[in-house]
Amino acid sequence: MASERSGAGDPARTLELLWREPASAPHRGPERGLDIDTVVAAATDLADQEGLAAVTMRRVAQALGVGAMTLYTYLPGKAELLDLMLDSAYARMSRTDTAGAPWRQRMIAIAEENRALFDAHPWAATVSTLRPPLGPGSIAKYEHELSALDGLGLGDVEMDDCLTHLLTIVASCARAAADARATRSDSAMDDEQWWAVSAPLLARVLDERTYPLATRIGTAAGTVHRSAHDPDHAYRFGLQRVLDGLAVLIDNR
Amino acid sequence: MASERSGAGDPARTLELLWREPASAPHRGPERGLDIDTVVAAATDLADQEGLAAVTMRRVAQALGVGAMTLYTYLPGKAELLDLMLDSAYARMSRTDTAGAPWRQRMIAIAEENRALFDAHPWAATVSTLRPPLGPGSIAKYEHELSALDGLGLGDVEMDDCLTHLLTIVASCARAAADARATRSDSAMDDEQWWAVSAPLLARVLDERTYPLATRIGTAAGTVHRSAHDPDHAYRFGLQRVLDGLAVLIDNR
DNA sequence: CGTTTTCATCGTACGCCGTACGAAGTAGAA
DNA sequence: TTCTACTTCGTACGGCGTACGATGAAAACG
Repeated sequence: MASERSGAGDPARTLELLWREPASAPHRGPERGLDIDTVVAAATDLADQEGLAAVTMRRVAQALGVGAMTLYTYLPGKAELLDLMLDSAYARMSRTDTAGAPWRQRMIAIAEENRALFDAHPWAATVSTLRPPLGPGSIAKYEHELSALDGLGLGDVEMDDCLTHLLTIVASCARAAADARATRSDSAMDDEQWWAVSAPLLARVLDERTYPLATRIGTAAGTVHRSAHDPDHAYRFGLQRVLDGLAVLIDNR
Repeated sequence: MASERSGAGDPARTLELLWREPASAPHRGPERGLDIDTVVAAATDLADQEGLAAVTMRRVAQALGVGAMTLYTYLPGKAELLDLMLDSAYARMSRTDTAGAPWRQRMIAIAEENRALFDAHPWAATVSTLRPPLGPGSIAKYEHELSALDGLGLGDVEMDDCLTHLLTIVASCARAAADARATRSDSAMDDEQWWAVSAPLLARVLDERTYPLATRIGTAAGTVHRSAHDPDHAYRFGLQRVLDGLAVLIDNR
């Protein structure tokens, strides 16, 4: 799979699961040994500790001490499991009340809350949320984040635009950070080792006169961050730029 | 796999391939039936037409009329194939000379060139480039893009920061657009159908009084874009905000 | 011209994946 | 007690990346 995506399952069934719609009448057969929240929690633990790639139906089932196919009595499939994991992570986010604070501070709080989410659950940054799971967690998050943009004189669509823009930057940096961690862990080679192997080879093929800027700036950036890229730095820089960009929209009104 | 990543193969071998280092001496056995560029081109075609998920060693080999294992005489593995695909896509990008133009125009040109890349090769947006393939295409791209930021009074590291920031936005929107296409094609349900199924269910569980902003803004944004999200709109909005944000850094100097 | 050596090709197989199917067993309803 | 709905889960299928080794072609060597 190129990439994980949310909202890939049957929408109706997914929504019922997200909102924990009771599955009707008294049941006939044996008592169920688990419940959805337990399954979602086990999958989340696995993802937190070993990455989203480790979340396979077999591994989740193993963690719960049941057979793989047992999971399918709780969920239609893996796509829905992902939606549930995301929505429950959203639901557990802390939501600071910044009412009355200057708007920049409110935006920074939103950014930091999302950063904390991705810090606790790096896999969340790697999931595309084009069609977000419209569960209780996701809606509560959206409501909370919009409230930070309320009363600034922005139009309805503009509020959504600004929020999306802010979250895009946070998510991008988090994805980069998650990649950095994953790369480190499963290549058994840190950035410095990687560079040590690459540098001499690159020096042989790369002509500094043909690419003066690339070599100079690449070296400068690499030296400062001690790596090809520093997601933390990109976040701080990006956040300031985003705030400055939004200021033109918000303060000039 | 959670997500594809560039630079996942052996760095030394990857660099040799990227720069097409000749594989030494005259060979002994039978003539080779293919060459690396042909393999990369076939894989790229496949990715363009059916998405990165369709790029499997078996499918690429099939497209070339050879057995799957034959590919391994040209490449160490799939990770290197991805790097080669990316670098060759970078190499084929058009690079407009905007020397002398106002900086905003130059930045817009860079953004548009990357947008065109992702338009031609949507899969490129889904690959993490934390450790970019340092091949001729990638270096030429970097050099060209840095030249658009040269002479603005920015420091070396700042130039890299600004470029990264700009490209982050373009890549994020492209990823969203690629997801949108992929979702449409493999769910056989467009955004409107999806919404038609979801809306009544959501109406039953979602209390408008608990989530006044979420419902109002969500509806407004959804109505304007006729979808949960419009990547094109997000791009135009994001680009303006990025330019405004960079202006604070560039013009106040 | 054999013979040897090197190399390209690729069939088979292994251990993963998501999940369809159906057998086995349990417990409330009739 | 029998029926029936329901949970559990072993097995299997078609996919994946790729390790291994057999096969055969062609250059190098005697």
